[in-house]
Amino acid sequence: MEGRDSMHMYRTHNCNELNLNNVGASVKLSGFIKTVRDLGAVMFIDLRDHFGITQLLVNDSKILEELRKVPVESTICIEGTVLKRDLENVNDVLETGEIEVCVCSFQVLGKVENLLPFKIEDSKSVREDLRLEYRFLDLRNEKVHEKIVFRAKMIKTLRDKMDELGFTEIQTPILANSSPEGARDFLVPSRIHEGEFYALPQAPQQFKQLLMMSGFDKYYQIAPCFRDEDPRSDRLPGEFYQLDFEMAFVEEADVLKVLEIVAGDVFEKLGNKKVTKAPFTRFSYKEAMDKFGTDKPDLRNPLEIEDVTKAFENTEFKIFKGKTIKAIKVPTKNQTRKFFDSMVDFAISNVELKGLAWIKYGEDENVSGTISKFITPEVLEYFKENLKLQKEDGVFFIADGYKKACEDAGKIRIELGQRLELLDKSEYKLCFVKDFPMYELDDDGKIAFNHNPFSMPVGGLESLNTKSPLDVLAHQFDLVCNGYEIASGAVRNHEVPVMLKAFELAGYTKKDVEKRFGSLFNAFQYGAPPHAGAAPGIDRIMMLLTDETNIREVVAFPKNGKARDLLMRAPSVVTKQQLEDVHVKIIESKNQESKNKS
RNA sequence: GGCCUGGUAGUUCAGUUGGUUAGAACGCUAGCCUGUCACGCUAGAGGUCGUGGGUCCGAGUCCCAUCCAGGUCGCCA
Repeated sequence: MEGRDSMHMYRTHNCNELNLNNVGASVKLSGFIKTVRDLGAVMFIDLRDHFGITQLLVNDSKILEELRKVPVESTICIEGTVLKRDLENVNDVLETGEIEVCVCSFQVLGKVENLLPFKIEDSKSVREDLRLEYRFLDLRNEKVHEKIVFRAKMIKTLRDKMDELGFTEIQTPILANSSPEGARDFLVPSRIHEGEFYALPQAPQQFKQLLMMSGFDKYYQIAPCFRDEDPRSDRLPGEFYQLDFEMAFVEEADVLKVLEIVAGDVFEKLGNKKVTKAPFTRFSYKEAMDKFGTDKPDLRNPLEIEDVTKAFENTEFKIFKGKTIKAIKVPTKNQTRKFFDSMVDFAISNVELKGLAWIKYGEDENVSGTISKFITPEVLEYFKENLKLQKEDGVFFIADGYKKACEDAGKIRIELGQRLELLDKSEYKLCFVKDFPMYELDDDGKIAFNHNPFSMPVGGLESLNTKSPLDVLAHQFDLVCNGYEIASGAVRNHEVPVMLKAFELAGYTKKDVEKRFGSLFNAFQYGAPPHAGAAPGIDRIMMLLTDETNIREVVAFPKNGKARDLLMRAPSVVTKQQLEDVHVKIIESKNQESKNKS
């Protein structure tokens, strides 16, 4: 530095480090004026910086007069003496609560010139678009600030663990190519190549597989991913981060193990809840759908769905005839008729079921409820044996086609868990869901890939040749925590003949594959190692660790629900020249025309 | 793109069946106050009730359209 005592230009200490050991010392502090308590001949100021808060004491009449002109949230630099506070004046809430700094001089570094749009300490309860417009102020709020610092800590924890496990961090391009499958791409027009576009990667999927061809063995990256889809409260608009990783010469079990180690580690170290111990339960997709009615089950909910189709094989009840019948048994000791009725209301208005059948097996061993007269002694016997039905239990029934019955029962299960308060909120319950179907029927009834077309089918080429496509499973898996999908991964298909067959079943010719996935397909023909990988979502895990239900809270500068950056005002109109440079012409839609007229 | 909910002071909200000059708290401005820590007390300023149209003697309130926001479904290999 340039001769000047730059170490002490703005401060000798931060706002969180002075204590009784510093009493009597002359110090210099800089920070934001958080609050002012003006008692007339004496004034207290809470000075805040990144590290904490220190109380300033002002009793010099000239300084008092000057400081009164400085608005709250301005930045100031003060010099003063550290004083011990009297015992009755100690503030237990502050790290620095045993001392205060008596100000002998100050200077304003940055003055607040405008009315603040909101009070910093209340910012979390202000409407979101205003917070986002003034995100730089919102981030001064200690609680909001803390989350971003926590995020850095979390990412470091992940990096440390990946390094420890022998992974190599490698950056892949942001200006990449449009991929024909999946979500909509964000496109970037090329200046040099007229009429051509880059796309921002939806995930580094193809690059990481190419890295395996290059022999990097274990790759990872804290990777930005871009998808042009509408957001949700648990899905960020536009861009989000994944811990993307891939491993060579491994099988599915190896990847699951890494996920267990990494996820277990981050939840153990940074969460304050009980964490599932490895090995996490592995459910097949089918099992998950049968038991929980969803592919991302919240295992904190102890309820399980049972199939009771068999019990009603010979039933008189018309609505149950020929249907798959799912049952959920719940403890209902202190529940009245009203509880059952309100569940029926929920099923009709929120799940759009036509009705919800239920029974209650009373203390007197009588069966009451909407379908009690169809509960024959044989059916009751079946329930006692298979559902372990006991006195004071209630059972809800969902009857429909197999798939719909599963899904609807899943929604009822979640609601029952919440209403009966069966979830233990002090736990992170982790599990895997694997063996997803390779294919599904699309809207036109044609066979289409269910997930990643590059996943290895379970059973390889033989499965593809012998099974009906809809029965083929993929080495594709999700890691689930408390009802959130927090990672998904797969064993990749690295064998050219298997790949061609897999695409053929979905209606693609060899030429299609070459055209659409040319570089990857080509690379596979030069000695590809078997490989597999996964990608945990950083933002989702942050949500769980911080107990947030809004994913935008865990990002420094999030976009709003319409994918707009209210602070930087992106996206925005660009100049004609800029458009010409990249050979882009704007075609106004009707919507836009009327907007411009008004 | 569909559906649900909302938009009233700088902020968070209340506003009855349509009826006088639209309220509260916090913030802001001015003044008083030597132990506060969400300091306290006194006074004051601050509103095109999202926008446009309609019904009505009269609209923050009812109707229609539209914009914005949040949630949700579609979508998210």
